[in-house]
Amino acid sequence: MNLKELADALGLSQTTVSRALNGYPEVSEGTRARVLNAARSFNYRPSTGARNLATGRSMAMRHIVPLSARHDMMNVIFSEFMSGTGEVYAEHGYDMIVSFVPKDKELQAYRDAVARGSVDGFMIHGPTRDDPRLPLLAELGVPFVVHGRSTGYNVPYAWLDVNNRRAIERATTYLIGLGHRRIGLVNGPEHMDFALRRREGYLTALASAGITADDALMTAGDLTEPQGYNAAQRMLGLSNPPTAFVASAILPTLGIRRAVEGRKLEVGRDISVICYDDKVSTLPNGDTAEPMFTAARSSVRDAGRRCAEILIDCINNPHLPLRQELWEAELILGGSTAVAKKEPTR
Amino acid sequence: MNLKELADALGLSQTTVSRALNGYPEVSEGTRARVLNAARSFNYRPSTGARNLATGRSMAMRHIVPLSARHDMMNVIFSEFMSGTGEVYAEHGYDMIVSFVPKDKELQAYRDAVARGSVDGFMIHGPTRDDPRLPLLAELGVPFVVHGRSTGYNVPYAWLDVNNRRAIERATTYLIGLGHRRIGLVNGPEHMDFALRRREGYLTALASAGITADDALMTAGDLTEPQGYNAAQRMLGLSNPPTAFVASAILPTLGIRRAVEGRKLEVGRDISVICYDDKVSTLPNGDTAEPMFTAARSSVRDAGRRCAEILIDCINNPHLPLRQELWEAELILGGSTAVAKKEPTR
DNA sequence: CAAGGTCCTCAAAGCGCTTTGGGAAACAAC
DNA sequence: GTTGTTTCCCAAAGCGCTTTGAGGACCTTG
Repeated sequence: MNLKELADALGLSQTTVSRALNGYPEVSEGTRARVLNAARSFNYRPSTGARNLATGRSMAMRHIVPLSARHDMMNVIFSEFMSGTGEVYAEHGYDMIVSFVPKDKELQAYRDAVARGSVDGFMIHGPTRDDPRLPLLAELGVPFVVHGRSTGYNVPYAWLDVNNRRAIERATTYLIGLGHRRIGLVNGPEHMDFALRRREGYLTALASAGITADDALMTAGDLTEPQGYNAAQRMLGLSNPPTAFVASAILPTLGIRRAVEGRKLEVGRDISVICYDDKVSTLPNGDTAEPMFTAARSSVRDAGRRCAEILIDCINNPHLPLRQELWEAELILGGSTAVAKKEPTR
Repeated sequence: MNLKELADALGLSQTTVSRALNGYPEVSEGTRARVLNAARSFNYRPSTGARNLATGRSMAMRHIVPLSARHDMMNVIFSEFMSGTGEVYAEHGYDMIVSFVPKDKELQAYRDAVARGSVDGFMIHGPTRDDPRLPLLAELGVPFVVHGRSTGYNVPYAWLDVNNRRAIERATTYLIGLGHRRIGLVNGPEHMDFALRRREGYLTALASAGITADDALMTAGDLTEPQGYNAAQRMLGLSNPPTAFVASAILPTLGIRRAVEGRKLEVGRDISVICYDDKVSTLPNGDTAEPMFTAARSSVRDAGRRCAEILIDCINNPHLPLRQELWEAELILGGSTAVAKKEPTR
């Protein structure tokens, strides 16, 4: 059933039917109702292809994911974030297109999508320092929103970020307040902007307390459980081991706990741990009354929802100033932190 | 840059340029090369909307996800599976469209997508017993592939499933072989087909060994860490507690371990645990030499890849018989299982 | 040289929608 | 009765591609 057939069945012109369906005022309420009824009973939907062609809009947002990101922390966070964006897209009639492309074809994929006119906007995940996608998108002149920011790219663009620096600074400062002086950092991949900022926050807190940073207590990697385990194993084996850890995600935190318990120590008594928790509901810490881990928390799903709103807003109001939002993470007390038991020997 | 402009720039007709680009044989190799070169240098891409309209194909596969599935085990598994499908789609020039819809609008979403001609095929996730989507899709006459199967729907359809029943039967039988007689089952939501089959496997193994199933040792739920924790807490508190667990995913398994350790017991010594592990790389058990948990394993990403291939095959060869593949899970020995220490008192 | 094949190319007709630029009918005002 | 104003509706022109049906140019062959 296409528009022509529907119009014929109603004894109206295509124009009138189209206008009736799209809410234009030049149609009497009587005929509009008649048209809507008929459309419903025939289960008519306008062809997306034809509509794209006629309007020049695709009603689709594209998320381009380089395949190399598969094994990053991306998996879980991605799906949370994307389901947030997807909900909002759907509410506004947009489709979400997800493209997985080899890393070396990533930039071309943006060009292609624009050239094909198959997209109204892009959502950018996991920006790095000096992210090459941002200048490209600016050049292409297509709406986009970044989840995060890119240090080094200083032209204004729309973004939503969590104050990673402040969150980790507060977390670290809290540990210092509990008497910890040797604090291990288990960070995400430091080409990622969020990880860089977290590291800065960690260093700032140490510096403010007059503690010298120690390279042996800092590590960066993939934010998996084994990463946390391996890092904690190594650090706890030092002659001058840490009494606390700041971890960049819940999975390495579980690994840290495994390493701690493997040494017959206990998290929250012998060793303190704070993690940055992306609030993913299927993981521990989800809904218990007293959280297992003290954590800096923020909701990735909410961030996804808001990013989608911003993107839609960019499209609808292209001339408004670009939105930039910095969210603060909450610092939530849980059972994994305690006053330092003993000063490590100097 | 559109086809007309490209043709004008080359001094050729649109027909010839279109044919050259799409590999038709009626074009001399000389002009084809000329056309391809020009297209590349102008960064020309055919408009997807126009092409859809002209060909009647959308070059897109759609994954419709009901919002209620958000908090199921779906999150992590979904993203693994989808990245598998996405890779293959991309290799074959298909886009992946992901729609999140409220549960009560789910079926209508399939109808809509078909009516709009916005999709060439559907991928069906997480089938339930008597899944209403399958008869609908058959009625709509559009290609689809199911990841899993639906007990109760007996018309042939394309599917790929893991032999969940056999995997859990083998796991349970293995525990029985180690001398365990009281074995707890922490299963997924039992309206889901995969969970039903796993339960059957568990019951079959018990029955074969002449062990009477005990309702107090069976639980079904969301496959989160707290689910495992709560279930294990309850069962370990029974007067006649289990000495082993079979869990349906890695997250509840972590919860079980937490409960076990909370009682000053140890997994792999006092209590044995086998889990069904969907092989998600960011979780524990990912890459260590000796796996932490004994597990039945299969790769969701590979399943995604294969499902996508099957779907594309359905589209390209609509008259071939529908493909149905049953994969066996591997049973991998890890450190979480041991001979039962003592018979529970009868 | 005419007839019959090959190659290569093209004009034009859609695909199903939106949107422009009117225009008929009904009504009100003079 | 004529002239404006509304109100409602329509024919037709695209949007950018693919594909049909033909035809010109160039070889072969007899």
